[in-house]
Amino acid sequence: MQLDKISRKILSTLQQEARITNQELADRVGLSPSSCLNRVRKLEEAGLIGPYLSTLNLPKICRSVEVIVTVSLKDQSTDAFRTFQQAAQSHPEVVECYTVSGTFDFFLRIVAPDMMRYNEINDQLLDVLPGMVNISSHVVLTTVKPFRGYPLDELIDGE
Amino acid sequence: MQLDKISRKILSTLQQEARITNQELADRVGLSPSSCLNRVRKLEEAGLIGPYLSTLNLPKICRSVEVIVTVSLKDQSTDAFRTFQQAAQSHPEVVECYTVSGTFDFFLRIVAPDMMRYNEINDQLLDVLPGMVNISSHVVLTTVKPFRGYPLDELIDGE
DNA sequence: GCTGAGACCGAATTTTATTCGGTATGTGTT
DNA sequence: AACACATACCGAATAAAATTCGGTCTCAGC
Repeated sequence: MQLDKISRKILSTLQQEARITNQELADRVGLSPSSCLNRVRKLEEAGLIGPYLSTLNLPKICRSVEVIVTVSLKDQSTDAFRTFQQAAQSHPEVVECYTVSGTFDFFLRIVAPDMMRYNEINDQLLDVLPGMVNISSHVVLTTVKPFRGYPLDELIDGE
Repeated sequence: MQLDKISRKILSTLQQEARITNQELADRVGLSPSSCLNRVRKLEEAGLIGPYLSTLNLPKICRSVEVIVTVSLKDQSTDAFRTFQQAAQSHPEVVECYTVSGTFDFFLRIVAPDMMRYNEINDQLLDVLPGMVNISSHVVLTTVKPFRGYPLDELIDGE
């Protein structure tokens, strides 16, 4: 699928204003509402647009602690990777997880109600591969820039 | 503002299905559409619900590289922190940025069209506080778990 | 020049959002 | 206990939006 200027504008608009009405979106990209809706449907079906999320202001909702975690495996076998990934997946408190190249193997972001609960999760992750995993915890002090979408203008040439 | 069971359910539902219709939402939480809309409005006005985002499947849209970056400042003065924060803020490619406690001062997530461009950004971040900042880059190999909202059930007691 | 596919538009219809008046509930006051 | 106020709810009426569908235009391939 090749993306023309209009579809790119749909993507970048929806990315940041997911609840915009189809009519307003159609206006902005210069299409009739029916054509615009058609495009959005196709982008969804093609899997370019995924789920729609609301940003929550967590501090206003409840107390919580947020921790960024670096992980190194001593045994870098495929099995060890898979085992650790599954452990990360299974914890709802692990809200993000990446495998990376470089001095670490994983980065996680963990959100827990308090430090005690965070510590339990930390222990459980250590227990998955006893003695074979190295974890460093970094408590988030401030969110300088929360994720609000990708910089499509910079990623796609000739916008 | 104290959140009752219904408002919590509204939050957790909207968080993951931001484009749900108000009628469907009202059904699920057991309110009439008008009352439900009222609640949502109040949650928005109170700032508990922020912007609505669409997740994009970036690999299907364009080529890109994603890098997680750890940063340590040699000079940990308030000014140095502020300077580096502003630099991070000003780059659209820096899609996330946190200050943390522990062995690092910042974590960043950077998305660029290619390595060459990433390298430029990296250099620019280094130049902000010459010789005073230590940056390590970790190219993302796989996204094990993308962010899809907070685990409200685990964060709020008595759900 | 003909044909089929794809994309667009606009009008008609269905669904949803939004507004508004009226009612119940609960609190604090007299 | 009776009152007055605030709050939250519901349902009906209205306004707006989404969705469907038939018809037109354009373009590539034949």
